Amino acid sequence: MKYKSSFLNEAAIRGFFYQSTNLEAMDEYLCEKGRLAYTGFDITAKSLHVGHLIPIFLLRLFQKHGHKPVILVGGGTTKIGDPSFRNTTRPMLSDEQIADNLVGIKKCLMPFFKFGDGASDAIIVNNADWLNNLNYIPFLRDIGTCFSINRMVGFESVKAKLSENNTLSFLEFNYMILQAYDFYKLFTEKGCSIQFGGQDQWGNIVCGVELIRKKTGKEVFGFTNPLLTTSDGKKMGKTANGAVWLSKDLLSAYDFWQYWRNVDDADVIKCMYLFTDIDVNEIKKMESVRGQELNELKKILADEVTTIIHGKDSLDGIHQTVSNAFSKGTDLNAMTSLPRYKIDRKDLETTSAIDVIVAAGLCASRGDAKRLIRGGGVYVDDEPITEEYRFNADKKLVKLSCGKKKHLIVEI
RNA sequence: GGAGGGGUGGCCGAGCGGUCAAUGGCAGCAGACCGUAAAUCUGCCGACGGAAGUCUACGAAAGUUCGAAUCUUUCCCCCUCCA
Repeated sequence: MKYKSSFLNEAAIRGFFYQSTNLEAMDEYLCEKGRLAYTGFDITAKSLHVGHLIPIFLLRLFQKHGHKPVILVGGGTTKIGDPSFRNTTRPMLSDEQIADNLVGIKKCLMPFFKFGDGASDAIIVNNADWLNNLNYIPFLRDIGTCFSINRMVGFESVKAKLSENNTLSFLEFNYMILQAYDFYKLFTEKGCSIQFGGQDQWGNIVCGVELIRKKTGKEVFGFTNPLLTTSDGKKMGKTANGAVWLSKDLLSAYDFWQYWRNVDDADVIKCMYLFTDIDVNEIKKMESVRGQELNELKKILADEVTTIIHGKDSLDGIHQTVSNAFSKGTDLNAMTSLPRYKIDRKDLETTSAIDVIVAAGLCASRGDAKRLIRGGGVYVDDEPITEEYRFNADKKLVKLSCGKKKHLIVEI
């Protein structure tokens, strides 16, 4: 075993570790259970997405090893917007939007942790509680004196932005200071001594560590995880329709499952380690699997991740739908996870396949749908159709497919 | 404050009076292949329309012109250099 603490060992094996401050001391510190670590989530949308999963699973692992995860939601910092490594300024969100988003994000976090007052129960804190009412001058005198602009400008996250001729507003520049202050607050008030974050957060995290050292003389720790990228270096978690959301309202459990079922071959094992509770020794055995057999692993991966987020109950419907949707002439009634579209019998004459495709949101416009049909990409019950296609009343249910993966059940 | 350079489709980036719904690249979608993977090749990729065509779009608004992304004026925004 490389580390003394069980948490660090598993975190490292699973691929969560990128870099940290004083690793040895942190290792030592983590040997005792009931430690606190936090990660911040800005609340820029109604739901979290796949990109947030690494820090979430890291905190989850932290809890598994008997420690206490502190989840910080950025009710205050979201009003600023983290400029780290971004070349565009984030849009300003109104208070109402932020409050609205907060509800959704809390919901997303629920399945991952056991919450409560116990020694290893997760808690959620909101930095709006201490940031909203800061007084400018006292804050500057108390905290601002601890920061050197020279040093801040030197951070990669800032440098990148400045050297590419992007504007870094003073507002954004303060983000780092406020994040450092969050850490300081959580340390002094809750005894939270560790901050987790993506590797892009390094600058912000180090600032916090330094602030605490200056103010209190105590050592705290920062720990970053690698960013989630696919094997070819692209950002993971993006699809045609945007982010892969964790909330059911934005992405159905079926589509969520499909996302994992379709990860690249090269990323399957990596995802197993990061996003499932499967024992590391079990995963180790899977590493030798190659070629077509990886498809079975992808299903396991999809099942595991989906279970954690959408619950075990969601799997039955998904499995039935999958086994039917990807083979011909099967039981359409069983495909409960697919979206449905109903046509009235009296409208059959006037309703074309194009109308249905557009109305169901499979294509953005009629022209788009037509082009797809011309290209041979639209099927009814697995037979390609032409633009003139009309549904007939012989069957109650038909399967309408755009491409091989997008399906719709049409009820007549 | 002064001088100069810019703002083009999801992104990057050509075009600089008609042949421009706008070259090219990336991203995306579909087809072939196939393993619901990757790579490759082919097609598509503003809206409406069967089509002819119509409409909406090159930062905003006015104008010149038979005709403007392209010229003029004003405004907004960004960048660089000088002070």
